Amino acid sequence: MTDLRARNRQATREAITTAALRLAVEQGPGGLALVRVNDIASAAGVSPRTYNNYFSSREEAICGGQADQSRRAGDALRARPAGEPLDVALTEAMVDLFTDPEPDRAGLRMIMLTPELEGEALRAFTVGETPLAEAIAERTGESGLRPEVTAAAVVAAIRVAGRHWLTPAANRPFADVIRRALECVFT
Amino acid sequence: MTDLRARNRQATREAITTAALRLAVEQGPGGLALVRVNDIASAAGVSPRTYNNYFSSREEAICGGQADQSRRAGDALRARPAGEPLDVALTEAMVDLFTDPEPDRAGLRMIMLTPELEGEALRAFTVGETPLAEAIAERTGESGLRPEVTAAAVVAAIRVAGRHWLTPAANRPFADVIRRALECVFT
DNA sequence: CAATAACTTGCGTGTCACGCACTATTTGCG
DNA sequence: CGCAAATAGTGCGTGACACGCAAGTTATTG
Repeated sequence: MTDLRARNRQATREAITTAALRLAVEQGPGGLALVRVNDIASAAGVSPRTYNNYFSSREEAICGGQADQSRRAGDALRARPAGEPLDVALTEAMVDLFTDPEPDRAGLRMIMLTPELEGEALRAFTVGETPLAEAIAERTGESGLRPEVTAAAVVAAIRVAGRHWLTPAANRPFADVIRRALECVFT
Repeated sequence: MTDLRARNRQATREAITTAALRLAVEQGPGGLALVRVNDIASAAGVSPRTYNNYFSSREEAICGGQADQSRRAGDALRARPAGEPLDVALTEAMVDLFTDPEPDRAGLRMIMLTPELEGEALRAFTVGETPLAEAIAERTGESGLRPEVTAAAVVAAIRVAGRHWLTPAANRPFADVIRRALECVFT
């Protein structure tokens, strides 16, 4: 196992993000301004100053969990068998990453559908592009534009899939929506 | 022409964004904190309070011009001849939109490569997705996931193209980079 | 030429991000 | 095993900021 320090750090980080997201969900998309830094910090059991050592805005704290998940995109692809063609490897890797477990609807709604969170939400998804592009480059041996464009397109498709999964209309399992969205990318 | 009011409004909006971006470029990516609201407002010839009626953060003001450009993505596609296949229509529309004129390197560098601006920069590009998706849906007659995924993938590719165009290494014209990036999307 | 709507501006306020200095805990080395 | 160095948590103080409110100014409409 790693450092005690590293584990504690990760633990407080998670405590802050989950507290922030929970409080935000409680207030609903309209009352984001009511989620004060003090509330987040005390709900997470740290001082406001410490909260600020981890995140430099409420938005970042709220979306931090999503960002952590996205960052694992590269490893998710590497976990797929080497023989698999790229498109199915990517698809199944994303399904594995984003449906284990099935995401919390309320949390994702808050993150994706609150206007003031839009910038940070995009950032949270986009941070996955670089590690994913690296993993793609490793797998295909290519370099330059293509791996990056592919990664960016995949992440963008996931984002659209999330939006669709949140619409009350078609409540298919998230995995299905992801697969259908990625089919569109792989023409 | 439209309202005097509407034109004035647009003029002050542009005055603020150009002033904000210019000041930010002057300070360089490191000194974003030194670009004060007062400076932006007075450089744009408005009161700080008025600046705040148009934008609710410095980041938004700095990236406002990029956002305005992205918003025209739908119209850019509609301006392409109806007979054109979708992929070339999209490609040429994006080339038309983003290389008329050739963008300012320093400004784009600032927007795309400054960490504190990342969220707003993503937002600035992403606002083009919805109008572009609508234009795609009109052109293809399809609805649902596909137009949205296509639009999101195209915008993502443009973003990657911009990043590559900014690297000192390959200084090809931006139009070339866009075309090569979109080729990757249309597998 | 009123009556109304839209825009600008100054002021006041509550919140926030962060630098700095200090303490406590963990780590790694002699 | 203890001791120095690195690392994390915290309180305080400060400068900046976003925004509500209300008053003044300019455009629009009939």
